[in-house]
Amino acid sequence: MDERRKTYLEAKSRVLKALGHPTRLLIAEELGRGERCVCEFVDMAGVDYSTVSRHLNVLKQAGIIEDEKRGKQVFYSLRVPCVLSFMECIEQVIRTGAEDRMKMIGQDQ
Amino acid sequence: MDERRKTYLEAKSRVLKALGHPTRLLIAEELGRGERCVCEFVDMAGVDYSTVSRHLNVLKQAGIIEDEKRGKQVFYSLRVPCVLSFMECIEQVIRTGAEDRMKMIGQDQ
DNA sequence: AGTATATTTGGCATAATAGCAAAATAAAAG
DNA sequence: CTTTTATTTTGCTATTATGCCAAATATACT
Repeated sequence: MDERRKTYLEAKSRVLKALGHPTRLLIAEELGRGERCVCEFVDMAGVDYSTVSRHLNVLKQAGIIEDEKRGKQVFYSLRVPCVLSFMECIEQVIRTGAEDRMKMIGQDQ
Repeated sequence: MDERRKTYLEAKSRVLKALGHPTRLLIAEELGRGERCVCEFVDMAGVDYSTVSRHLNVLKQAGIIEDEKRGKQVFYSLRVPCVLSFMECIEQVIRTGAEDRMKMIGQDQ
């Protein structure tokens, strides 16, 4: 495998990894409905301000969201909304996984 | 946030997390061209057999790939090929991220 | 049965993540 | 200018992830 591909795989997996956490995925989904300030995620996710702030930074570094300071608050928004289109396929992965496990039970392995 | 959504966010983020590693993303991309045995990934990724085996298990547990033993070898294949369609959007994330960083340099921050 | 090949599993060391609490910043309000 | 509010950063701890080596399994070959 050449170096170029390796670097590119790293870049792409970084984006997926950023979305690979329940709180960060929640943030992305909520931003799909419009911009939000940090405090709203603190309430929704039920975790510390400092924790939310870190998650937001992971998503920002990955290039998925952007921030804008207005007064005392910082508003975040989705920079690349197409990431939300992943959900349909992900739901399919989960659904077919569940179906297969059902079949397995029927066959007693 | 209700319990149902929380559980669902965990399930969905598990799928994304599984793809959020360069070696596992390489595996998924390769399987997009057809089934492969473990040894092929060992060569391509340049990591230990045991390491590849573990990555394959992560993808399998996530419901993304499946395995089939034939003779001495185990062949893996993509169970839900739509995951490869994520790439276009991910490339967009990377591209616009790079562009923005360019602009930043022009503005000296 | 005995050996070779392909893959998985267990054990272990190291690195990366996640979360909280407390301290630091920044802007607005009094 | 002091206080309050919103957010980020730092320090720390606990948990999880990664990767190698060696051992275990499974199947084919002789």
